Amino acid sequence: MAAEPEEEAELRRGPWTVDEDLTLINYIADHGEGRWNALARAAGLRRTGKSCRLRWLNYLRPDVKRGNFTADEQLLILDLHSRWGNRWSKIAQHLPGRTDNEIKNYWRTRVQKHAKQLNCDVGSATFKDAMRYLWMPRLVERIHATAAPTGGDPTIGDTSAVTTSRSASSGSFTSELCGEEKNLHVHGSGEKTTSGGDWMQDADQEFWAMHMQ
DNA sequence: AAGCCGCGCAACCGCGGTCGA
DNA sequence: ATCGACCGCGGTTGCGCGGCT
Repeated sequence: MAAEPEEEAELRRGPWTVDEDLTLINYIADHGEGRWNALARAAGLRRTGKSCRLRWLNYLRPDVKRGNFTADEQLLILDLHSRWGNRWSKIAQHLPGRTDNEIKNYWRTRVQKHAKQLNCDVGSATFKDAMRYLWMPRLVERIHATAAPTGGDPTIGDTSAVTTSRSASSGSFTSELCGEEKNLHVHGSGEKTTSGGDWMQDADQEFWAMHMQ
């Protein structure tokens, strides 16, 4: 095989540098996004268009929301995934500021982990039923408890402040749970910090495990 | 204190769809 | 109608970090 084209050989891969980030941000600020291959060349980035698009959408975009998922976001993910499966981009459209990649990672790391702990597959009917009839109602309870004025513990689990910055996009959203429509009104704003066991506390794991037997 | 291990996140890869020449 | 380039999506991988032994 002859030597590959010089341009191909010079394409960078791996983690983005601060300079590259700035270059991409500035270029998009001036020219807008889209036409990623042309954009990469015009901006002087030695990256593929794909890489630029991914970096922008998942990390650099100003409206990207960072941090752990709130209770209502978790509930929405569970709900939407039960309807659409691994249609991450479609699910992400309903979570403002969240990217498909982030949701996908969340699902793979948190949800699948817990499924594994319960010795069942996330695709199994058992897991789906348990999620729909046991876990999701519990999440709703928590959200309501959190929303209550004197609602006591404003956290999901012992480590997470259940808040949301859902803001104008939707003060509430509808979720089909257990065959009936429920409107979830979630208040709050600001930071939330969940660490690891956010979507299922130890107590819940016991609760669930009992029902799974 | 050091090494190991698991987790979470960022990025890459492959594939299918779309659109324009 | 066909072909190639590009785009977007879903799956997978690699690496850094923090916790545990």
